Amino acid sequence: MLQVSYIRENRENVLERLAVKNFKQPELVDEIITLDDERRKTQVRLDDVSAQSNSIAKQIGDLMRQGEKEKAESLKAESPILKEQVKTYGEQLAAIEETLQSKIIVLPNLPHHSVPKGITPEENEVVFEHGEKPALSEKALPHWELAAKYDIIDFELGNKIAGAGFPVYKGKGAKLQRALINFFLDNAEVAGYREMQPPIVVNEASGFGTGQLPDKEGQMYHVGIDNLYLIPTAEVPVTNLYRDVIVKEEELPIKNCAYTPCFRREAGSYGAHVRGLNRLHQFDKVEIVQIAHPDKSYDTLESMSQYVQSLLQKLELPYRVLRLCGGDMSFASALTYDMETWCAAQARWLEVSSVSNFETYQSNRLKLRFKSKEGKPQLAHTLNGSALALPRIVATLLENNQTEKGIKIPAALVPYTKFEWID
RNA sequence: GGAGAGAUGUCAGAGUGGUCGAAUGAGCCAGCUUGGAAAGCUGGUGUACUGGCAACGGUACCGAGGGUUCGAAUCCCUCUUUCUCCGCCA
Repeated sequence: MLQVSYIRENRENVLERLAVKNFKQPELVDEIITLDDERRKTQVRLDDVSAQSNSIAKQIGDLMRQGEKEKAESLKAESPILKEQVKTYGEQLAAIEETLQSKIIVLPNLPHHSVPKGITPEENEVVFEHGEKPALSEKALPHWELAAKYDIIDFELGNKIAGAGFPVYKGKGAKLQRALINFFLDNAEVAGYREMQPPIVVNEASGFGTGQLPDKEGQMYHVGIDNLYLIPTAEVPVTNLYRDVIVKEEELPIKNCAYTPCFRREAGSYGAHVRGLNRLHQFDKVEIVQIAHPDKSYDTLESMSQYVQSLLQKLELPYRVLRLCGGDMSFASALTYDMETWCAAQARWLEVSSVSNFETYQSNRLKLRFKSKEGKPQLAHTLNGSALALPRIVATLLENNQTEKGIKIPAALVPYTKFEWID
């Protein structure tokens, strides 16, 4: 959520940057400024009549103590009018604030100046590419066929007990999952992240805090009876740990990580491009989350990007890094890098990580601030990234490392799997 | 799930209708003191909105939301949550 004060003071700039993000309702900006003017005026009126009302109440108190009952009674007569005004202005203010809020949450975050203009994923900018695309034999299989061939992932079985998009990992397939989770968590720890185990359901306030609610409601599984949402990513609970918190400036940056399953309804995504592990309703992911000082958050973003790349390098996967264009970026992000691995049998890039700086967009919703010894509380910057999401890593590993002998496990992972081959 | 007791500032904890944004203590910060420190002393120490160039004001907030009253931390209602006991249970 953008800050109204920022919008007021930087109207032109806000409009320009919203255009980079391909935002379709620029008129909202002026509507917000107008509403904010009204809000202030109403606030002043309300404060004024409240002050009068308080003053009378105090006088009555004093008179009563001095035993001047008659004067007190006559003062009481003035009260109903003020009371009525307090109520009226209070209601007006609440209504204005509600309207203002409903408009301001429609505004996406402003993109960083390095974000390229563009609408479609094709306009994303490739900023780095690493590793050789493997040359596979003609008989190379896509991962869903490899999964069946070695009996390590069973989509049919998952379909039977839950539905499409909920695979069952079997034997070495299950062990590979566990190995990857531990591999990612151990690396995150070395990189200075504190491991957390948050709930995998969240309440409405948390969904709002990180920006999933109200707009992306349909993408989350909702447990109606208890009004809880299954988390789409650990970003939601881990970032919300700091909702309504004022941290000390010297505590920054705060670095947390968490492994959780993630649940996404993915309503509307069907077809061949979402086969196998490419898109699931439930998947595993290790997420890294940082709370950073505004002056340092872009350095932090770079370091998070480097960290994610180091994982891909250890796993010997060919990858590229994209700087997302305005139109392809998420609603709340100011700058996003996507990491994609080359999935050789499908001959396509698969997004395995997305690392973003949200600047104050989330922290403004969360009321997440930091405070120096002398200064006023100030909104912190939040960042997060996948490090990493499992299914597409598994898909790439299976496809790229397939040989006649079986599937070769990368050396860095063998201490975790305790086997070198899936065969 | 049933019964009872709670929820106050960074923390502990007082406050049962006006003098309460809130005692007291601890913590923290600054100063004094000291060779330096401890102790001691003095002062300061919440958040948000808002008026003002500023100095300095106003308003709101005692778990959340409603209500009673001229006036609510204090009384009433609803909800959330914590603790204790009972039940169930990994």
